[in-house]
Amino acid sequence: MGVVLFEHLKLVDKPKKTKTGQYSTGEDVLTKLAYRHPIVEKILEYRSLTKLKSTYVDSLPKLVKPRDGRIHTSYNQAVAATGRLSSNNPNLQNIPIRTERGREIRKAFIPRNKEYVLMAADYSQIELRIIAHLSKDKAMMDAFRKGMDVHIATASRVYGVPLEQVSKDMRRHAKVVNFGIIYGISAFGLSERLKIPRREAAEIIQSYFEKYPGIREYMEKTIEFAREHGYVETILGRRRYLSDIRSANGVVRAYAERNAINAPIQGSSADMIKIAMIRIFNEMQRRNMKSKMILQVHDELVFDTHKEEVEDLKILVDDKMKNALKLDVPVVVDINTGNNWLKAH
DNA sequence: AATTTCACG
DNA sequence: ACGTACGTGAAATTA
Repeated sequence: MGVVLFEHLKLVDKPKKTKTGQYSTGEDVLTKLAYRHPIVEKILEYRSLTKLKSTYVDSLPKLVKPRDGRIHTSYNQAVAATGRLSSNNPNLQNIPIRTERGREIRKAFIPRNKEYVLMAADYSQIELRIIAHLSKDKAMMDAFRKGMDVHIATASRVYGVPLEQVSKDMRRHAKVVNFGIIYGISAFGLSERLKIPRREAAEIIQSYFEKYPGIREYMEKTIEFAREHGYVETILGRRRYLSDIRSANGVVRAYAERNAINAPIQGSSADMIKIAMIRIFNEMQRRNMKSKMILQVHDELVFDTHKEEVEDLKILVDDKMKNALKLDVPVVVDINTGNNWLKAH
């Protein structure tokens, strides 16, 4: 495809290459070329459809176990460097939800029989709450304590406008910035995602750190800690060792520094949901409940719930998830039920 | 067998 | 000038 796009159609003079020298044809690259030839959009559409068909529609039905008519995943507890679980054979942590066609696939996940419903319990903004807790930034803690929409609160501060005057675009930008913070933001990365000039992205980041000085200090201190000790750790003390944190190569070192920022946040979130899972399981056993905890998707737990247990389980899950770790900000859990996984969201 | 792409949080 | 946001797994493609 690279040969057709870049040698025959010559869509650009200097095609972007992958690290092994092949023409890059990923979604980002193609989206930027879409206006140059109508085939590009067709390729993107084809890609999205074949992805869903090959990975989910054709594959999952083959994995139904004749024994019980269900699909069973495996969870690995010792793969992800941050302490997250990972799921394989099949991966049930990446079932589609973001597109309309993808959501059709999610509807196929249903309770065991008519006496049951699916219950999904999600942490709301857990990683931002954890960074608020770890950094003790006053403004970020204040936003959560007041029960505000944190992206609107961020937009209001960064753009210097009253809460009521935050536009949709301002909130969207602030949301991307908040995510960027968790990942170890760069002006380049932010400018790519917001499709704005790098200079503007740099200004937004500067403004962000002026309004949330505690977060900047936390990030600096965390990198400093990593440099001194060679690792960072989560709230429960799980360590991630960062051998490249003192590298003389700036690119390699910057990667390690982003890991130093991200690992305590992502890892503490993993700590928290694991504690909740253990306590929920134990309590469900103690009460001889019929319902079963069936999936974990990083900040979400899914239960096959006996209809008579819905109200009790909701209260139990809400309590155990909220109180798994004591944070200095409120923890919010959204819980819904439905006759399929999509409806339970 | 390694790489690329893309699905999720 | 460099290379560029964190963590995974599966399918298709390329070498």
